[in-house]
Amino acid sequence: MPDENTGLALWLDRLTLRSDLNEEERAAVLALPGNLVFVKSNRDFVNLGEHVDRACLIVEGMAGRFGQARSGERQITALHIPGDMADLHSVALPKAATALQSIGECTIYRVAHANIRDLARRHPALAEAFWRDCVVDAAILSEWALVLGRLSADARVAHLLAELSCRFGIGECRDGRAFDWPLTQAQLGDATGLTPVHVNRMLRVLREAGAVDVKPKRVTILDWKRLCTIGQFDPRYLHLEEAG
Amino acid sequence: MPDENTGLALWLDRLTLRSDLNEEERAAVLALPGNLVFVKSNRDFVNLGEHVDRACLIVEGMAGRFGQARSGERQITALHIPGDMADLHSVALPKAATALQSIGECTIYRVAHANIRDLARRHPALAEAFWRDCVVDAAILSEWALVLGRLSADARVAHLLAELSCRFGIGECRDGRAFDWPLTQAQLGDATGLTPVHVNRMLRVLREAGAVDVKPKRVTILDWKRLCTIGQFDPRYLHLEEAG
DNA sequence: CGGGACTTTGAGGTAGATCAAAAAGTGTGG
DNA sequence: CCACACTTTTTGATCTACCTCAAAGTCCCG
Repeated sequence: MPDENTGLALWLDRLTLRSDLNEEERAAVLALPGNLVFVKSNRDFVNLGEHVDRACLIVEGMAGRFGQARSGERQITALHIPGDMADLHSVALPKAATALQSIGECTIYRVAHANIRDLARRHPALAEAFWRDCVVDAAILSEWALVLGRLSADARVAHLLAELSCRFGIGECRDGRAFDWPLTQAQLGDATGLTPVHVNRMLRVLREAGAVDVKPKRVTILDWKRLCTIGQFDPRYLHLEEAG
Repeated sequence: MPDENTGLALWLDRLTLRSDLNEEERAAVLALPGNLVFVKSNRDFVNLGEHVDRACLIVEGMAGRFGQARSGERQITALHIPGDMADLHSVALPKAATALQSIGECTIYRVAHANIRDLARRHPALAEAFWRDCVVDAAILSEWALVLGRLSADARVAHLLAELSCRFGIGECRDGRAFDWPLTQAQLGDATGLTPVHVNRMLRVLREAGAVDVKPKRVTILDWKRLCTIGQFDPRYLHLEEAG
């Protein structure tokens, strides 16, 4: 059973990966008040255009950021995993330009903007850490624009799987490793800009190429190098290494 | 002849559009030291992977942020116009994950990260303003991911033209207005994820639909509403209105 | 055991890519 | 001011990756 400490600790790990924080600053993050909310499967918990006053930390499960075309088709512009403050950006810009939806069931921890902003005001190093977190988010988004604009269908799917492998801390010479995967093929299509049918075919291609095996609820990396080659994936943009 | 004051004043306008700043904070921004650099046509002035220590403010002309696929194809992930601090994010994350290239000739004003970071440390309101600026940038990127993932070719081109109209301060019941446009059709293809040939055909379609006329170096809005409809464009994500 | 959501497979259509080349514009040096 | 090279725009013909529509198969949960 997850609790708020798990969530905040995960987020702090994420922050300290890229920013130096002293003991006081770390303690301040871990002391952030909020409430733990369980979100049912595939439910919007932040609506488009809504004026939000709390940010959502993913504690367990996954969530997606969705943009919506006039036609009603949705595009997933970001996927969030445990430890991500999914809409930290809303502290700076409270009007949600994208919706947040759970992917499968998930648990979130809601933290009031006021408290986060207060921390930023009192600790310049935290202000910078929050800023940096948003910038990394934008870097991932920018990479995703490249993927959507330039890569073929098989490469898009491979790229997404490789990115998530890295963010989950798997990958890099870890053939055979597996991780939970709550997305349906239709949702994978919403992320890659493909139809569910074509996603299915691409998954088959990737499986037959011996790169990755995607079953419902579970992804197994078969050949990390091959996956990266097909997906034209280079993890540097994720900024996961402290030594940049 | 542009000078550094023009550039910083434009940027300050951009910042105050979305953040309240007092007299002291405004003065501090306007006093930022740096140097004015003239960049020749289509030259990279920030390279991929480079460790940068200065941020680039666009003073005149345009610049693009480029991602690069393994195959060498480039994707423009953002377009910057005068008044944009194109890589303000580099203050938080100095390793460039994308390149910056002039589009046509442009003039930039380079400001040392140290000076910007110093301002952020001393004025929490400025720290927040810089953060917010990056967040708006990310919101535009997120919209662009939606466009690349979900819209048809004619809509992508229309969307980009509509977005730039708004950012240039044109648009909204201003049929017949025109603005400078340094992008070639090939570059427009790099932004929209299309081939130059197909961009050309889409421009014809938009012209014949009476929406917009794109000539070399110049764009004329023929029918703003129609352009927005074709491009599924809704300017809210740009956060150009103070009242959100 | 039954119903709904998800995955898989098939057949055929289409938006946009690719290849090719002509036409128009732009700048440079004579 | 013209001649030449180069870049950009425009048009045409063909090809293909991905979409659309349709239906069967599988899994999961009550």
